[in-house]
Amino acid sequence: MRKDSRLSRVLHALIHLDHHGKPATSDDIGKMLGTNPVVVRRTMAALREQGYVSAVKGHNGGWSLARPLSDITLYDIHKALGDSSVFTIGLTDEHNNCPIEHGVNNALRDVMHEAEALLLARFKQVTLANLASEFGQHSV
Amino acid sequence: MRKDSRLSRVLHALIHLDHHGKPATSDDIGKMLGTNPVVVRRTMAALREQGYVSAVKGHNGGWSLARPLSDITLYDIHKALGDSSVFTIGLTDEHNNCPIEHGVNNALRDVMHEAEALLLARFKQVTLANLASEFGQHSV
DNA sequence: TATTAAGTAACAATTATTGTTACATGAAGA
DNA sequence: TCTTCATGTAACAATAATTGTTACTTAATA
Repeated sequence: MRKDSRLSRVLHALIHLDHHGKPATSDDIGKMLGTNPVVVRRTMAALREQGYVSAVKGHNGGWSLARPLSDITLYDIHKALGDSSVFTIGLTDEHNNCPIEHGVNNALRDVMHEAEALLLARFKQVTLANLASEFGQHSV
Repeated sequence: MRKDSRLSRVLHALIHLDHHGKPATSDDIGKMLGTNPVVVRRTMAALREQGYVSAVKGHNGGWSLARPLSDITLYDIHKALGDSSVFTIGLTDEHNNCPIEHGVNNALRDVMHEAEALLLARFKQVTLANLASEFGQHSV
């Protein structure tokens, strides 16, 4: 299935931002991520709206962290990107009131909720500073 | 993201098959699931290849269970449909040997593996007979 | 032999991210 | 002030997967 790599991408960008010292332009970040500056703006916009980064226009402008990495968890970023379901597995629309269909969907939903809860709980435990330090590059 | 509802669909179909008594045609099943007979054949083909169902052509033909529901788990069916990843979250291609990118991807991969393992472990615990009995319709 | 139904190839529809072009807006510098 | 830089958006093509559909072949049986 088509994968959503926005989380992976934006985490990469944020940790780079932390090292960069000064604001990085969408163009800079695009080059780091191997993508387009417009894609960068689009993705970073979601984080800006939640107060994790700020953007400045014009000369010497660009993106900066609005909080230290130690104050941001994987969960925060995941949520900021929009909390669409994490699974490629979907349920059928229950059009025809079939009790079997309902039963199957309920059972799958339960198991998926449980796995999603585990995933999100883990995401809450990991700050971006944790991530950054994992490969010996320490943040503030 | 686009969801894959094949699992939900095919479970629904298998439990109906169990009640049906005689073989059900792709057309019958398509009507139950609100979809096309070709879609049914396509999806059921994966299960046939793994020996969970059999198909007979011609008059009075159609699909039948090749094993009792109590011998088939959610995991079996999930696996038979092709073990593509369960998550919509994807990692970036690591093109440029950036240690930050690697670190981010490794961290996400670990957490996702853990959640996927939990999901699959739960899938292994549930037989289709369990599912069928959940709403008072008992299987063999 | 006609009919039934699976098997399968081929292609359009759908739906999400991703990629791209184009242009408006605002800030900084000369 | 005017030019340049960079974000902010809108609009649309590209991509990639399932799903939907048509058409045809193959096999079994009444």
